[in-house]
Amino acid sequence: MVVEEPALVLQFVKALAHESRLRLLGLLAAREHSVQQLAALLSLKEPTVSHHLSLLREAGLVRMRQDGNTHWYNLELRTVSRLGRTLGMREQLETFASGQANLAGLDRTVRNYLTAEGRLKAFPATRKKRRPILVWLVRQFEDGRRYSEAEVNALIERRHHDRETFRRELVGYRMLARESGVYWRMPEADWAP
Amino acid sequence: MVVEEPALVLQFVKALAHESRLRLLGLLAAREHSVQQLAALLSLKEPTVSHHLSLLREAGLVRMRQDGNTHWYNLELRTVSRLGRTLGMREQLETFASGQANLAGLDRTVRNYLTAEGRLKAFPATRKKRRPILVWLVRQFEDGRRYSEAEVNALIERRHHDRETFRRELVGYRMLARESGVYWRMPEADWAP
DNA sequence: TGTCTAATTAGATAGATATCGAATTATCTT
DNA sequence: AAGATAATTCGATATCTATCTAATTAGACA
Repeated sequence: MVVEEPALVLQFVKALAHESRLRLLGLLAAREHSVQQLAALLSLKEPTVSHHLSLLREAGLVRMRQDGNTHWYNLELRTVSRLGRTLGMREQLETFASGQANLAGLDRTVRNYLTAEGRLKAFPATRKKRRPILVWLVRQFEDGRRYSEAEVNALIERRHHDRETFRRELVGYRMLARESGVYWRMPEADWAP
Repeated sequence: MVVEEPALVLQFVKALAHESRLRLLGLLAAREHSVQQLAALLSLKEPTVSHHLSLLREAGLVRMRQDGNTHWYNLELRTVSRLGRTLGMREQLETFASGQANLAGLDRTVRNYLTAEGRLKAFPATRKKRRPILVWLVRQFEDGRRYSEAEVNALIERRHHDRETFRRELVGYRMLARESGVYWRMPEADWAP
C-alpha cells in the first residue's frame, strides 16, 4: 500500500468534514444525480450544492459527466476507499507530523523543483531535468484507470497552475495516452527517454 | 464489518479536518507526548493544543493518561483505522444520505426514545423500558476494550447529557464492569434482566 | 440569432472555529 | 499550608467557510 501526500489527505478529510457533503456522497453512493436533484433532496440552493460538489471533485471523490447542460455527478468510491484506508496506517499518520510534503527519497532534481508544500516551482527548461519531473508527475495518476480531461487537469493543478503545458508534455513523453477525450497512464516501458 | 452512526463519522472527519490536528496525530503515531511537548513541536500555545486534543479525544482518536500533573496523550490507532475503513464502504456512505441517525431496525422502545439525531430524549422511568435503552447504549462500547471514566462519560454524553445517571445504571445492570477506575463492557450473558 | 434551461461564478453576509492571553483547576513539592 | 508546575477553561478576536441572491456562462432548440 502506498503512502499518500499529507496535503492530499488533508484535502480529503476537509472535503468530508461537513454534513451536507457527507449527505451528497451518501446520495451519490446510491446512484448518479444532477445538481438540481441534489439541491432538492438536501433543501439547498443550487449554487450551494455546486460549491460543495466542487470541493468533492477537487479532492477526487466525485466525477462529473455532462449531458446537454445537465451535469451528472458520480461517486469515485475507489478514491474514497483508498484515502480512507490509508488513515489507518501508522506509517501514513507519521507523515503528517512535519506539516510538510513528503520529500524524502525523491530524485534530487525533483526535490529541487518542489516547494515545501510539494508543488512545482517552475517548468524545467532542459530535457534532462524535464523528464524526472514528468515521471514524478505521472506517478500521481493511478495505473489502469481512465481519466477525463477535467480530472487530468485537476490532478496537475495540485502541482502547478499551468495544466496545459504539463498535460501536453505528459502526452508528448508518452506517459499519458489519450483517445477521444479519455486519458490513461501508459506502462513505464513506453515512456520516451 | 459494522456500519457506524453517521453522526460519529461526521465527528471523526471533522476531528481530522485541520492541519494542526493531523500533525498531532502524526506526532502521536510515533510515541506518546505531553501537551507541552506537542505545543513546542507545533509552535502553538498550550491552550490551542489542549483545544485540538479535546476534539480528538471526544472523537475517540486519542486517549490520555495522567502522571502527576502531566497528561500523556496516545494515539488510538484502532479507532482511526476502523472509522477510516468504513468510509470506503458503499453501504456506510448510503447511511449519510438522510442526514438522520440510522434508526432502522432498532427496537421500538429505543426508537421512541431517540431524537432524529440519535440522542436520548429522556431517561426512562420504568424498568421495562429502561433495559432496552441501556442495551442499546452499552452497544456503543467496543467489546474487549478498556475505557477510562472520562472515555465512558464522553461516549454517554454523545447520547444524553446526564452521564452520571446512565453510567451508574449501566454498572447497576452489570452491562459495564468497573475496577480501579477502569471500565469495560461485560458479556451479554451477565447483563441483569 | 434569440430564448430557454442548467449550472457555475461572483459578491455579500452570517455562522463556525482557531488562536491567544488571562483566570482557574489539579497535582506535586517543600 | 504555600508555592510551583502542567493543563484546562474562559472570553475575546480574527480567520475561515457555508449559504444565499444576482450575474454570468454554456448548451439546446426553435
